[in-house]
Amino acid sequence: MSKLDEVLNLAKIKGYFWPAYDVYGGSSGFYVLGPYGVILTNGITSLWRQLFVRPMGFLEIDAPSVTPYKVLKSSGHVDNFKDPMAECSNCHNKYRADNLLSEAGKEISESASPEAMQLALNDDHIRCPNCGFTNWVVKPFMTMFSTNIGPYENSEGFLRPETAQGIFVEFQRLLSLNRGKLPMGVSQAGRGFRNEISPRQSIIRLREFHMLEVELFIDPAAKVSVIRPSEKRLPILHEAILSAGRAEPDHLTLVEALDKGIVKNEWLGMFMQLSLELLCNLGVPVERQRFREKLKGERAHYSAQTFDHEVFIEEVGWLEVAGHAYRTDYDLKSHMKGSGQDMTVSVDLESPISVPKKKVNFRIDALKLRYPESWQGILAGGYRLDENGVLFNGTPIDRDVYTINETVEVVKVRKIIPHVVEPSFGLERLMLACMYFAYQKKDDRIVLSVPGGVIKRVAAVFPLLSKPELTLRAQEVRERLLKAGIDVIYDDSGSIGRRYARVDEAGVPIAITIDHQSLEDGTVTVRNRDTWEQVRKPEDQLVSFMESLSLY
RNA sequence: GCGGGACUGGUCUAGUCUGGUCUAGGACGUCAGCCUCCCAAGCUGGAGAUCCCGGGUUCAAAUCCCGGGUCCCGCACCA
Repeated sequence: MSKLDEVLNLAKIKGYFWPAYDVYGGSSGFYVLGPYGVILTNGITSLWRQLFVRPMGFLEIDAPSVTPYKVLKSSGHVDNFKDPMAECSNCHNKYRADNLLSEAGKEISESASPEAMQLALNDDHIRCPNCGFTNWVVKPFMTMFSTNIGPYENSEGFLRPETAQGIFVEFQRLLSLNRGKLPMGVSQAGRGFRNEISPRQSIIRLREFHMLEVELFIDPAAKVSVIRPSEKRLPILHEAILSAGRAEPDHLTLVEALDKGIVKNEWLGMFMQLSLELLCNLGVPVERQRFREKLKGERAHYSAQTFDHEVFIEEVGWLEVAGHAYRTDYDLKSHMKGSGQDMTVSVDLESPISVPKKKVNFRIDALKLRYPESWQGILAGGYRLDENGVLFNGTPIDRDVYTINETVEVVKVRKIIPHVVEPSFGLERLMLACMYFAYQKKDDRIVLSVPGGVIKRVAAVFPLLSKPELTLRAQEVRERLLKAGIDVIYDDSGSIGRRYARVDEAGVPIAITIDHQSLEDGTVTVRNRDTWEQVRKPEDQLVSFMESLSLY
């Protein structure tokens, strides 16, 4: 049994996650997060908040999943998530129809209908790369879930394929909540939906999953003073390495990566550094991590540069757990165009600049007399002003009909469309990576050594024996910890060893045991999940002791 | 979607080839009680499976046949 299988098995037995809708035969691509899965993903989410949201004062919102057609039309998703799938009618292999055509040297518009593509493929006798057959059927495959909003027919909507769009469309209000300041970070933890053709490998490819995203809006021209969470070297498999056909990443500091132009944006680099930090905190060794640059053809339609943060898992290979994308001004531009709303931001200039301005004042009566045919066109703005005077359709206009007013305008702001830098995590994959590296065997027993800081403020409380005097006292300790905001798993069944084993598998960092001595002097034993060592502590110091532990 | 394999209590599995002895056996887990002063111990008792679903063949189906579902592995797909 491979390690991954053992981890998945543990997940099944202990109820971290399992396939949903089992009683109806199941539905591929949907999973339930069980009680321990919720504890773990909550822990990961709050760690993400600690690293990616709080320190920079980013905002966090929770926007709807159901998204109107127009929003995703403007964002480009409607067109880009709809793949024309060409199926070979002989071997039934499927390909992107437009890829087949462009490989054969045939140009076809991306917006061509499936029928047109089918016709083009068959008329040109393009062969199936697999079997050589030349009969194609082309159908669109929509990888977004569509739905109707309300009872009306032309109110199509989709389940969001990313949480990001819910942030972009609220940009103006968010900016005013941020009192107009850039950079502005807005985060969102929520569900994303993608109608995958074939979901696979347990929770690695799901149709509904959890995302942790930040959209950082920046002024691309602004000087950046970026927080540097650490000076750990980033393992980067960048374009130059990839196109040279190599697979060994460069190990660069953030400064080096930026200086060499490998990472094109300082914020993007900072997020990569934070991402490395997050994964290290989840217990993934640095040497099992890398940032792989997405090449031009692999990138999403909105991206100017993307690095996938990947984790190496033996049985899977390099697994993408995050995408860090420099989205430029694509998103806001698209929504400005689509909605007709102004999403530009006025940025204060460091020092105001004076711009000399020349204004033409026409003497209307003279203009009408001199140019009876074209005066209306001239006044409508069809003229140009250069050092030689006013030109209309390239011909100088008689100087008698106008005067030039020279003024100086003081400009204090710049109008910009902010650029967006986005770190985006798949929560289920983070959980899997965390579990994979936390999974340990100790004396033939399973211990989920989830690093400190992930499962926080959770403790087990046990009476040493299931005797009333001990169980009652243990319940009191439980109450006390609950009141201090600590989640308690209480258990008095079976033997003490069995109970320790159960919480070890769940990754609960410490177990507190009440024995006879506790009844006499009010002390309890505190057992460490990883070392199984116990220390004796007074009951009333438990909370402060737990807070002092590195586990917390 | 295609090809291959699999599917029996919560988990792992015996039984399937060669239909009847299966009212489906075991182990682990789980629950209750007893015992137990620290790591899945022991004892007693209990619950838990229309054998993935639907149809067919047969006197008789977990077992054979057909269709479907889900999972795993390859291929393709992953904006």
